[in-house]
Amino acid sequence: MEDASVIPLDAETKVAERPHDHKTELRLWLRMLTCTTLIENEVRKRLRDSFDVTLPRFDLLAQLERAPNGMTLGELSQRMMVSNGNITGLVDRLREQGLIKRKPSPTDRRVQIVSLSAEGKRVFRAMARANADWVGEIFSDLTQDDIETLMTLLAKTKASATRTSAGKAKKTGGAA
Amino acid sequence: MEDASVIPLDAETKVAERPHDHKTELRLWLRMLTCTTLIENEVRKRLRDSFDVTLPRFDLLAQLERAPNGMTLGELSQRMMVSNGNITGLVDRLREQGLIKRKPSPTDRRVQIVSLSAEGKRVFRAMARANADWVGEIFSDLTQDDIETLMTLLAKTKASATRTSAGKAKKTGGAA
DNA sequence: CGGAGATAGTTTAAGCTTAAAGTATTTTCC
DNA sequence: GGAAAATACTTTAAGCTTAAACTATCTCCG
Repeated sequence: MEDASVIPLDAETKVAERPHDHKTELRLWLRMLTCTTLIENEVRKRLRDSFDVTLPRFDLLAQLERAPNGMTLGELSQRMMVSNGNITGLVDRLREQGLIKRKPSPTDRRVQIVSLSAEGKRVFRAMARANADWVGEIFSDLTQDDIETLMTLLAKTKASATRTSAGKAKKTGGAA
Repeated sequence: MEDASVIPLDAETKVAERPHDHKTELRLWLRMLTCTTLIENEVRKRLRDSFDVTLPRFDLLAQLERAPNGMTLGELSQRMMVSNGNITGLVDRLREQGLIKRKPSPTDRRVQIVSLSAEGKRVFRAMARANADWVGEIFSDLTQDDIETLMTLLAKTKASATRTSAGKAKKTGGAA
């Protein structure tokens, strides 16, 4: 059994100053992470086995599919929540693979606009269908009520987390 | 609304065979992923800023902290749900850093047992405390009821996902 | 005993990811 | 107009991650 008394902390550290050890929050966080990793690994494996594609590439294609007019690299970076250097490499590889195309913006020479190629659309459609089936299977023990409750509580979690990290976010507001 | 009719599928693919498009499950999965990524990025950033340590290293230390007698690389790989090659590299770097130590098993010469060094214990204690505070802050908008409900539903999700992927698990799956 | 197969860990090649520094372009504002 | 700041993207170095092939050791069982 742990007992805080064995640990020689700063003299200032009083028990009274640590009324919560956030134990339930920590357990929740670990469980969320376990769940996500489990599912992610499963989906990754199936994407590889069935389509010989990686999860990041699939994710990028999925973003593009929802943007018929294409997206800039910056938008992709923001939506996928990864660094922009990451997007550069991913776009390079997907372009080599012929699944996406890329053109400079006509109005801003800094900007590159990427979109699905015809081949990319075709291939993605098959992958998206399979993916939906897999996800449906993975969540199949949950009732619609469970799903709705989870959606609500995760939205609340997201809002809480966003508020927490909001301090230094360099959001653009997004006029478009 | 999407219309399946535009897509020239195999003749065999009938609408009747696709009664569900798993839309709510997909949305749930995306929301889970967004939530997790958001929190993970925040924690990663804070670990870096405050302790100059990466998330995978922190996770490995956290596993070891719960195993006073040390763990084998295989156990670490299993608990962290990553490949064993991954663990090899992570252990190498943490050892260079002096945070963990490693010794061969006395009973099985294939096995390596890793555990926290004195320094590792000291450093991890500080990191764990800060991490708990961050996580508490990130989830601070949730009530204890919210947390309990989420725990339950995520446990259900985990069970469902595990059952789904159980088929090809190469673990003790039982005879034959 | 001794071979077949299982298990633990390492190595390798490729790809993913980040933070930080760098380049090119646009915007701001005096 | 033009300097300064902001923006969009690329590059770099380091580290993370995986799948697959490989080495060493152990276990099973004939």
